[in-house]
Amino acid sequence: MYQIGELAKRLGLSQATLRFYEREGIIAPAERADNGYRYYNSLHERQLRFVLRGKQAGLSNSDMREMVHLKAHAEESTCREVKDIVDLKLAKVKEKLAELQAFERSLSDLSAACCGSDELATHCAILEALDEFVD
Amino acid sequence: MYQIGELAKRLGLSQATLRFYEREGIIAPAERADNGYRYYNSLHERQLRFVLRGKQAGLSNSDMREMVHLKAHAEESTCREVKDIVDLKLAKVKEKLAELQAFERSLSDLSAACCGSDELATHCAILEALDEFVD
DNA sequence: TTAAACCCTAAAGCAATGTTTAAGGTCAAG
DNA sequence: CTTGACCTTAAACATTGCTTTAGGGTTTAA
Repeated sequence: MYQIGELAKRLGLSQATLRFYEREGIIAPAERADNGYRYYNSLHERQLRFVLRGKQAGLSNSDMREMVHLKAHAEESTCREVKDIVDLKLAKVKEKLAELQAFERSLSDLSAACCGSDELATHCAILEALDEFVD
Repeated sequence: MYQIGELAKRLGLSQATLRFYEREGIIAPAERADNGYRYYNSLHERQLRFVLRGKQAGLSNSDMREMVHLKAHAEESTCREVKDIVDLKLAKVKEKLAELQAFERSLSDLSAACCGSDELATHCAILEALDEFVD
């Protein structure tokens, strides 16, 4: 059993973050001593690592709140529910990826068009490309 | 000369967004009639389209505020200044892209591991993958 | 007993990009 | 002169994921 500072150090998180996750229902509430201090054991740490792995995979706090719940109630939950969270997120990631790839191309094109020198910007190809060419 | 509702309609933006851009200094303030109403002409519209193209390319509001300024003061600005904005954003986009690609892979792997059926989640491969395997 | 190093809470703040709400003038038509 | 469609502002709200602040207990060692 150790205090929040110890757990924070082990996981590389701030104490505030741990309290935040607890408030948000992402992790189970810690046990409390009579003085109100939170106390943790290896199961708490394990659950936190579970959450951190999910976040590393791109899952959000609310995704992980659900995941933790499903894991804690695995007897009444299905693979489908678990996979749905992942697949939904995967679809969103792919959408964002497409958007960012479009950005990358646009920006590359703009960048390639401009000399980037100390020339006056009066004829800058980037400004021209973004501006309207009224014929 | 037309009012804000007309301009909003032409650009597919809300009136609130136009006022917001003005407040943020992204676009030049509209001319005002004696009653306080904003009035716009084709130059305003052109500047707005300039901003919208930049945003379509992934540039932020503050990027476009700078761009608009550089364009308005092109005589005292350089191509370098313009290109720097684009290149900085491009670098950030590439970073985010790498992060999202990592997410995509992680999520795909998780998804592929799970049957996604009505099976109880007690042995779900996703939950297992996120959980710690204590040997 | 006091100082350092722990811990607690509620609430506000930040980042970015708008949207929504509340309260209220203006204008043209009937 | 009233109605409906315009327009105005300031300020609050929404989203996500924390961080920071303010104010205050607890514990331990010197």
